Amino acid sequence: MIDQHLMLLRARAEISPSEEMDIRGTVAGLRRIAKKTPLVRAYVPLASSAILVSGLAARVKYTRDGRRQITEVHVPGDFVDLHSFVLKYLDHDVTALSDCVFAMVPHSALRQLTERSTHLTHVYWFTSLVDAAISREWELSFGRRGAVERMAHLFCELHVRLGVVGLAQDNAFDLPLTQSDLAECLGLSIVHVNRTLMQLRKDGLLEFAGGHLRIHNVRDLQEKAGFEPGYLYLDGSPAENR
Amino acid sequence: MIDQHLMLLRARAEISPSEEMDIRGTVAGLRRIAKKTPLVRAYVPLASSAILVSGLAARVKYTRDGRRQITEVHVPGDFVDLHSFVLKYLDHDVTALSDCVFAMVPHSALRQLTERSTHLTHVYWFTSLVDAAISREWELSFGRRGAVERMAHLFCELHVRLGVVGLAQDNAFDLPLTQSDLAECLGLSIVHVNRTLMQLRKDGLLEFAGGHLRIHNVRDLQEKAGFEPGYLYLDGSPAENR
DNA sequence: CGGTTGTTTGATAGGCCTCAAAGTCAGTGG
DNA sequence: CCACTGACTTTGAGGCCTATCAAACAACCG
Repeated sequence: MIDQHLMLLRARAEISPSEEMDIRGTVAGLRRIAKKTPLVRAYVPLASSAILVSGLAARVKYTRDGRRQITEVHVPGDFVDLHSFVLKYLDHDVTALSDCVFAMVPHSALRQLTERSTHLTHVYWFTSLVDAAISREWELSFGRRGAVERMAHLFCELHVRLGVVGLAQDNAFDLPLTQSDLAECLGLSIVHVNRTLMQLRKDGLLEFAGGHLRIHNVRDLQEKAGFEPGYLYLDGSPAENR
Repeated sequence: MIDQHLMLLRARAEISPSEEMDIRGTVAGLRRIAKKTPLVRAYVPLASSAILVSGLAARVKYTRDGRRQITEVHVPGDFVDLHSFVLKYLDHDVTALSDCVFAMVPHSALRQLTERSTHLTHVYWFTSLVDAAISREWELSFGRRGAVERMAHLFCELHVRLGVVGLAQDNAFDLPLTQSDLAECLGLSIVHVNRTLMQLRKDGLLEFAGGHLRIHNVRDLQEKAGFEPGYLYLDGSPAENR
């Protein structure tokens, strides 16, 4: 059920079998959220956090006058709102982009887990810092990468992150996003997303249709995106990054 | 020396006098960094973290071909690279924007501190999550706010954050940034920063010259920016935000 | 005082937005 | 089985916002 969550943790830290049991023991139940429905609302106090089991979810923020921006996309295995355990409430919504299933973890269980184990505290702290690193990389994309490069970079990131949890073995994988969702991820208009997508197709880099992405040549796409996966902290040693 | 750091922590959590002593005890020395000089380089393993004592610093990322983006600005009191304690190395540089003084805290001292105190662990975890929240708000700015709004928002944020540590009592405060620095913060060109600044001046919202910012009417500027400070997690209760 | 750094201004180009409308496709109901 | 609907994608036209290039100006500093 949360196998992918453990794959994700183990991609970045050692988790012993007994720790695995402890982690699995924190799950109190499942929650199904339909496409386009919020799981968490900003500024509402929370008593549990959620691990994405299946589907695609996102952190969403709004300007005062209602413009909408996706801040991070979550793949299965992600703890989508772990930070609410420490912050008590969030500054953003968490929304299901496709139909989703979440494993719910009460904060009380997390409290017990982290009080008993300094190591697991650091593992989860680490996890929340990787989210922050992803946000920083997105900031770089927004500030300094054009539409084509930015979209290519997003696809590269999702390819790697889905690969970690075994959902992108063959450079072709489900990515149930509409062009409108992409626009909200990339800070572009829908129309321009459409044109950017056409550009990437025309360049022979990928196909994207029906919620399915096929990358023709990963190397070429990464080149186009200027993608360097170091910020995902997947290799133990810094030397292997960059 | 790290008084402002304690003001900052106390704006978000209870810190007892004995905890304060413990925190002060972690500081091993000072480090002076000249303007435009890096304190930390990306992907280099670190053994200590740094609290900004005076000056202005920033997290900086680069695209593969060298375009530069500031990801977050740090004010005195900020733990500029606390996350290196958990991550071991960073995915970005930390650079002094003006001449800076840092208080250096060895990771070994942080380890002792956090192993002894679950509360302080959560306080510092919280701190690093606020950095993440700031990055998310910047993502929203990049994606959905125009140049004027975006710049106004940055100034509002810095006004609040400097106010917390007592460096912006009267809506006029030192902000030793060049227009070029602002361009790197905002994802704009230097020329356009200049024009945007002129716009804000013409609208009578602020003056910015010689590294000094004067906000004529905070309410008006916040209105222009669509600024809502909830994401800074400065009020204990979510109800007071938004 | 010349060199360097930072600010300002002008002209031009282009990336991306908005508005508008048409085309595609899956699902629904008669 | 076909008409209808709603969600999504594609295309076109026009325009604004922001970048780029170039150059003048100002301020500081050794």
